Amino acid sequence: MKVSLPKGTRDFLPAQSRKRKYLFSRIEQVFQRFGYVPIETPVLENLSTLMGKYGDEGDNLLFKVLNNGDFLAKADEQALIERNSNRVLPDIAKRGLRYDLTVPFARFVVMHQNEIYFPFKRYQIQPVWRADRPQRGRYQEFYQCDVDVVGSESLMYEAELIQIYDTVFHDLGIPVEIRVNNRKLLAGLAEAAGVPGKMMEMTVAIDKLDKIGRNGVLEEMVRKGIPEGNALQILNDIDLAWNELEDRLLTSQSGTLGVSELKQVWNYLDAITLHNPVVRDVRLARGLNYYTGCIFEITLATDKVQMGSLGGGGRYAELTGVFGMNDMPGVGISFGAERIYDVMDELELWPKDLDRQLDILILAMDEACLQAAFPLVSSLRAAGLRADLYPQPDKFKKQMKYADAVGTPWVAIMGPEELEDNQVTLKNMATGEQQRVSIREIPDKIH
RNA sequence: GUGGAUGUAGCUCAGUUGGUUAGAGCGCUGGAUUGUGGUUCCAGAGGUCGCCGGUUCAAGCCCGGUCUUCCACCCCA
Repeated sequence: MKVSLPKGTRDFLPAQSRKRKYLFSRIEQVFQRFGYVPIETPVLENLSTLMGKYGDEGDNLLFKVLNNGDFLAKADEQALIERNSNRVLPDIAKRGLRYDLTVPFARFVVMHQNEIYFPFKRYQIQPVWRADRPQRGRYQEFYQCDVDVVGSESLMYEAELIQIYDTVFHDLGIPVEIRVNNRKLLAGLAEAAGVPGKMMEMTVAIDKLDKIGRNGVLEEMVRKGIPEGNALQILNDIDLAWNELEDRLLTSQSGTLGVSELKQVWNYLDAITLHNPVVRDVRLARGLNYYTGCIFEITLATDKVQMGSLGGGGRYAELTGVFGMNDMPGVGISFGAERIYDVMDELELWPKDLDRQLDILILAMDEACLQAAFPLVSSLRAAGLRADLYPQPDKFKKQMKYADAVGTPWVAIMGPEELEDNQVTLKNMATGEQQRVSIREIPDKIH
């Protein structure tokens, strides 16, 4: 039987798994230090919760879960005959895998509004699923690490979240640039250029400036229905210096508000020390429709590795509006753990002692020694050591090979001679030196 | 969803214009070394050549389909 894995999913070997746990725990520690509390939500959500929240494309990328039982018997017969998947879907699948952590969180807030306090600061580190075509840094199953605040409009939180980004990436040793923009400012830009209804099209196009260049952006804007003259105006405006842009946006109420919000965020930031550059970037778009205020994105500040954004987020005026709960603003950010992992791998940023899983391994020469070694390994563990015992008196060479393979720095050899003297032969695997020591000396000797 | 590559031993890969029995390195098992790994030497095991079909006297190699993985686009973390 040929075994394989579903597309876009991965196994993690012990070495990888240790690195991932390290990464998650470092991120989590920062979240906790900033006063965020953990929550968890189910892998499965009702499709009614998920559908229509991520655009048409998002609906296609949602994993749907077939109903249990004889699901086809209950499906609309006409739709089945027409082989119309979209019409059959609601009849055969009522659940799906979560696509991100934000929408389930919004549902969570609505459902538990009487059990939590506001502003509610939560973090969540769980896998999400997207039926995307896999490629570099993109998987169908991947972890997101989200921090969000709901129930406050304070721009202090924008500054706080920027500081969280800065702290985490500094902790991990990854040089990044934190890019910040504001949706209101973008709306103002579109207004000032005379195309107030084309904010989305404009934004998506100018986001690609680095990738497809000025002419490419111009072409795309024209193709999306922005007259060439207005498009050229937009291209000029985004090159303006900040104070010039500010003047230009005075004509737009929304634009003025956007500028003012960014200024307030910067007032907070100016008073603290950050390790990574935070830049205002009018070209930053972000795909998600529900952002209404500040938006964030993390890009690598090194050309040693090519990688898409390592995280993103923003403010939504109505986080829970789609679930019928109004006036509940939220702001949050997400860390792309898989991409951060890949970057740390390529930049070799993992701590050296991560791959050590054991402090000492005991090898027994015969059955009697094995019996005597069992309480020994138990006492070493009780003393706080990561200790293990080879499970049978195999050929000694084979046991040593195992010791080498698991990477233990110390081996305690227990043979008939040692057993008689209540000792072990302690071997340093790196240097090859070994000496006879009494059992109670072991913990001191290997530190 | 669109485009381009890819698939041969457990892993990484070679395999000539189609031609007898498909190879290498690493890993694995055993031995040299009956209480010593990481170095060396010897031997051995291990393959439906992704899958289905076609062309041919003959297919790992050519053709069609399909699936996988990778890369890019769209979009995204």
